[in-house]
Amino acid sequence: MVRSNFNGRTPCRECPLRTLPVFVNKNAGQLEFVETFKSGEITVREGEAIYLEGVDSPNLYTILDGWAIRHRTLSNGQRQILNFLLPGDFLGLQGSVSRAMEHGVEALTNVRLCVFPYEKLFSLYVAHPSLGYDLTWLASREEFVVDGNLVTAGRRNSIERIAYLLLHFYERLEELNALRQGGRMDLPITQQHFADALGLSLVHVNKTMRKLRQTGMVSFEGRFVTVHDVKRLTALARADAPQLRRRPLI
Amino acid sequence: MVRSNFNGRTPCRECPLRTLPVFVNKNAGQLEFVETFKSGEITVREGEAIYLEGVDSPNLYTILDGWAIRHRTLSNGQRQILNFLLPGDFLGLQGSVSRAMEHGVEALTNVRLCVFPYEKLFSLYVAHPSLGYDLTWLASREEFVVDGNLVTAGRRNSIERIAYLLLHFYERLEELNALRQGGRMDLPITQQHFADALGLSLVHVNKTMRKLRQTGMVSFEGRFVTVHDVKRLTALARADAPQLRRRPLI
DNA sequence: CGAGGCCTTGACGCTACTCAAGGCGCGTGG
DNA sequence: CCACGCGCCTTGAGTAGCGTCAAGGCCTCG
Repeated sequence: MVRSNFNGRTPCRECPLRTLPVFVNKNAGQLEFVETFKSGEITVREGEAIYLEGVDSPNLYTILDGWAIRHRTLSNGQRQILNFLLPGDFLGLQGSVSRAMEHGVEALTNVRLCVFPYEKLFSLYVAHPSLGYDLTWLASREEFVVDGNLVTAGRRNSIERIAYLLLHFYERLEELNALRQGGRMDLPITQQHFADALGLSLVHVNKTMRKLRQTGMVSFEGRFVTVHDVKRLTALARADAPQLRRRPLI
Repeated sequence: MVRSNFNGRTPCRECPLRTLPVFVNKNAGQLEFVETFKSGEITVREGEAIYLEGVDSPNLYTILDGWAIRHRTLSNGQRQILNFLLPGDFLGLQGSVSRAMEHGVEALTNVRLCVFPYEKLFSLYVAHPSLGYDLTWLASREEFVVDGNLVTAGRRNSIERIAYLLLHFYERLEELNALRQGGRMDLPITQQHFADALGLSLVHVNKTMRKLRQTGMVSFEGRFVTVHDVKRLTALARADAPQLRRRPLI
């Protein structure tokens, strides 16, 4: 299903994720347990599936490096991106709901993953309750993100939606220390991905991005996006849709 | 914050929720623990808040009886309903993400709740790992529902959205054994709630419901909705938006 | 009997979609 | 080395789905 390569194992104590807020405060015993829980590492290549929609999977994953999307596809090929997955995100908990995945996960870049066998999941709760608690926390945090995307799709207009998503990337990259000088971001996504995430058409995303560029808040050069004015972008992203509709930005 | 009444405690072994799939297979030890975990029961009256947006709460809840909505409000009063909460749903896990609730929860009917103090949450993971596992499961299941709502808001047209939500209610009530003869449902919600859940305007919901009624799949009488043709309704709810746009139903 | 909540309908306009065409950059192969 | 295809971005024209505004009806409750 997934063409992938087994690489060398990174010991958890050297894991690049250990600097993230979620993963601090782990003691030696916990790290040791996670070592035994972990069954390996794999790399999934850009464009390939980590989970296929509707297919059962025996593994859970943590993203060590790279970007992915979680999405659902309608029968005509239209799809909705549910959220973007970045290093530190945990994948596969929804497998416990219906066993078969109701969403697909696809790599946007080459993605390096830490693999955990599903069958050992319960032993984690038994051996280290605090890790079980962390998993609940991760599930809630992801739901929190999806909540935000739902508000955006349901109640914001196109320019607000794009501002919202850019701001989301901005905040996440900041958290990962992956934001470059001057608010420059390297986003491995196309305008089609914006459309699929925001419930817009590709054409309308393109036209709206032009408008947004003309406000001076952001600039686009290929896959690089620079946020020049976080404050105004935030105001726009959270703004009340009706007000904006009445007073166009241009 | 919440005007409410403390009632008599139902022992967990007599809890009305015990027949639900989530709550079967609990042994005596687990039930006994949940008894000690539980700090009481409250009833929140129709229209009142169980959680206020942005406000910290020391409690987690399980819904014993009644309907509620989880929602976020924009500063102008526009709101997005994230999902509907019915008996057996668990509330408050997102408190672990930011402590203050990023969403509000409001009672649609009088709601009877089982109360758990937040501070004891971790002890549940320690004492009964399988209950901790269940909480992760409940969080994932709720996310699964929100995922569906996001797909609906992002990629379905108005008639599909309404069909989708009706079908969702149909399935949930079926699961709760609350579906009446002939597919009749008692929905304690207004057309404004449909609008807020689906990202539509009140007026458009009204007009679309008329169209849907005219197909004969469903009928509306006040707060009672009867589903006459589940198959066609399902086909409509899951259908590809573009096709439908091309061939109107009427 | 009046007020307020909810539903209903019509008129009108705008946001966002569809269709269509073309440009640019890049990789590939003749 | 250039032609070609392909992926992605861009722009214009026309349209329709949905939103807004406005007005009115029905029912319940005080």
